[in-house]
Amino acid sequence: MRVSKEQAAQNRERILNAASRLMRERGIAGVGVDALAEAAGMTHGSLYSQFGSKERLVEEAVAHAISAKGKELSEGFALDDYVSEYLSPAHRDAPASGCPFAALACEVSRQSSGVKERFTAGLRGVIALLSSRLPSGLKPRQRDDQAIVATAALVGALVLARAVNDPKLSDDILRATRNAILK
Amino acid sequence: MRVSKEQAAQNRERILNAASRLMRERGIAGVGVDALAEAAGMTHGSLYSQFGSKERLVEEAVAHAISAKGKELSEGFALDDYVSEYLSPAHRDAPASGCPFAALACEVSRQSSGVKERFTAGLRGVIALLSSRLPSGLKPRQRDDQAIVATAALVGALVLARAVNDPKLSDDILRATRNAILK
DNA sequence: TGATATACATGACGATCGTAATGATAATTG
DNA sequence: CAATTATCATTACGATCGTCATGTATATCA
Repeated sequence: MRVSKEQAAQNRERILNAASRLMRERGIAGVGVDALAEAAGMTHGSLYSQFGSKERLVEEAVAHAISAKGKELSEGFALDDYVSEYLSPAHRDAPASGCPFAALACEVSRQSSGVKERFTAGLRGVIALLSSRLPSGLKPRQRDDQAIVATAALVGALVLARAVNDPKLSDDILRATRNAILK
Repeated sequence: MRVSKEQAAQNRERILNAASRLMRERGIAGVGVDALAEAAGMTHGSLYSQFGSKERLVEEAVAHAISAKGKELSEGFALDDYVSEYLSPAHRDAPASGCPFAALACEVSRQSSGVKERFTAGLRGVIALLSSRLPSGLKPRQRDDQAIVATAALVGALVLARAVNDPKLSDDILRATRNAILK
């Protein structure tokens, strides 16, 4: 059967939404194509007529997750609020709708260069965004470096806080990193 | 057949070495039991008579990787040298023999509580070790917090540097974070 | 309006996954 | 020395993996 152009675009959006959520939740290697298809309300064969391979779908889903998060963010935001929210227990406990960098970074290093490309572009965007919010007294180079370090600390803290079993240690990781970044 | 007690212990060591390397390289969900068995020079069935399940093997392998890294480290070391080595391109490019926290953190958050337990214990050890090397002028609480932040930044920077496609950005992440930590 | 292109369903393929039953051998133990 | 026990090989199971060939219906466009 065939569907209207807008219907198809809508379906595609739904597929990518479901895929990006599932991948953040279970990992890229942790979800199969049928799980992805089922979450999107389709059969796994149908995904292949659109994406051709899982790798292609992963590329699109990663890009989708990053750009969706970017849209949430690009509208005005206060740096301090962003850091506090990023390192909140709520964010830690909701990886499926959380930061794609923290959820996928480890696996992206083992993915195709196409996936890495999208990831790199997205990360560069975040760094630039953070850099633009830093005090303008610094040289651009210093601002970029600070933005990079802040990003690394944010991602590292979130990743560790999620991996850890002890709630107290997990909270401590979030709190200590938040205090350090907010200086 | 059966093997002497020391022979068996030796084999077990070999299995865990191979498993911990492969998991860091391809991810926990990225290696099957036959790949693990083959890397250890056995058949996959043999692993099951020893470990019973993949999950059990993962637990042991994670603990093994962490304690092996701990032994490399526990002998005297200078904090600055450690940071420089950790954030070196060489470490970035050799995940199989590198830091287990950076390689496995993302996946550990989706593993059984047994795996998380080992991970948590190991992480606590590293934090305590780093904390003990910080200037003694600070209160213990402050030292611990600093150690946590440094660990988060180290892991985050390494993970991002590995995921990124552009060599220059990757090097920048390592360099900027190194400079920031060494203050 | 008729031809074509596209979105999805169906179903099957070989490969690989984790698991387990069975068996052989030899180290250990009494 | 005999009985036991632990290690590893062999082999096969069902489930799931990624992929793809085929079919069908309809939106699009000449």
